[in-house]
Amino acid sequence: MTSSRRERILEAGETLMSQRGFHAVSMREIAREAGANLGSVTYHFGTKENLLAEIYARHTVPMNRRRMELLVEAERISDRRERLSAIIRAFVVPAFSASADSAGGGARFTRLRAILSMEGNETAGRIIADAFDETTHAFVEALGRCLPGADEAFITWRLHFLLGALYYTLVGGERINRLTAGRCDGNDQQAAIEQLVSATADSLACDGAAGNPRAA
Amino acid sequence: MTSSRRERILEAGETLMSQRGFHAVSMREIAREAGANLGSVTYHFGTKENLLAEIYARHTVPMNRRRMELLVEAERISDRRERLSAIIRAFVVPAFSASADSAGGGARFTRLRAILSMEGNETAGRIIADAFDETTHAFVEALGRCLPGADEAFITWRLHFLLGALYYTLVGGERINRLTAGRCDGNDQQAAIEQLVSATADSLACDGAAGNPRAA
DNA sequence: GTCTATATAGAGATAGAC
DNA sequence: GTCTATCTCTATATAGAC
Repeated sequence: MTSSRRERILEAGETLMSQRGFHAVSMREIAREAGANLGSVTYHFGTKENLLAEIYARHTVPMNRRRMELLVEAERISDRRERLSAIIRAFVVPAFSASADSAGGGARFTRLRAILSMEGNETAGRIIADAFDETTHAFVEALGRCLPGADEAFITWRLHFLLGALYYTLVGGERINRLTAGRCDGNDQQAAIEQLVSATADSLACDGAAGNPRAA
Repeated sequence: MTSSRRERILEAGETLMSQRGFHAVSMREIAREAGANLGSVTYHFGTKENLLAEIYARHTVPMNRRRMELLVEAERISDRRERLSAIIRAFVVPAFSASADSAGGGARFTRLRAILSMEGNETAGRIIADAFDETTHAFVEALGRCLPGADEAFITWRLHFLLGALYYTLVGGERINRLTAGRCDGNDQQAAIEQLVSATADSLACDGAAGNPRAA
């Protein structure tokens, strides 16, 4: 094998950074978590920045591919309201799928993106802009075909809100449990997906919207 | 004076940490930004954790007070749809107000909360739970009175999404500009507030909602 | 209350043996 | 490809002069 260590280091880095961010995690900690030596980490990745870049690299392509596959399927639906939900679902589901699976998405990677985008990490920012903007445009356009009369700004804002809500849900699920005193589980991913999809569909399709040009 | 340095250090810490988080900012950097010496920082605050705690302390009370004032005003509105928007606005506006103003809220402090909640900072988490959960409950209840038939889980999820969207908008406004090639300004706070309010109102009030029990 | 100087620890990164 | 050992830098925090 080329190196199982290398894989384990990537995995360890992704796990730890997705929990606490970039700066709060040290190379030594990553090495320990991977059962490897510090020297081995720098041998494989050189710098900490580069380790992060490689963590991103192995996820972005498969994740975008999965999103686009689901988007194509969703666009085949003729009923507009059903299609709307399916498009949103195509955006959300890959972000929640089991970690490091063949779909390449995973809640863990999404958590990582959430934290690093908040921290303003430059390496991550550059990669994300390159890797995700094109896919995001495809979703804005698909939603536009679903909602004639809704303009680009309206759709982009709401897709932006969806991403923020998605990020926050993956990171702060505990808060829902606390606020509802356990009557509602913020870590139930299936429930989270359904809530995200229905909330976003309503925010896009509802005619009472002050921000919706179709209400004018 | 008791100390203008002390104030300047608090200000500097808040500014820097709201941009890059807790660990990426050093005490030295904060001292330099405040035009003070490192020794002066530890004299006033002891530890970095404690500096953070004091940054939070001076904002939480006035911010919650402002939210509650606006909530009381909103609840006087008789028209349900108007009242719904006003309640959401009462939640959102203090989070966007000019930084360090008399309302104690401010975009800068909200950015700080956003970043630290993503980083899983324990100090911040404890303070936030203590300081904000009670106010959040008041909003859930007010929304419940506005939406008979909507249950607690439905409302809590959507209020949670609002907070995530709000956080992400304050941190990642640039992304909107990039995605729309400048046709729409993510840093226009007035626009952001209007979009957040209308999107959330629709997500709560729309009858087509799959996640809305009133649709059943 | 503010500074200089320093103790102590931990970080990222490198060199070279195996 | 993996390890040990080490260089160099920076961090938080403290002690004590002013």
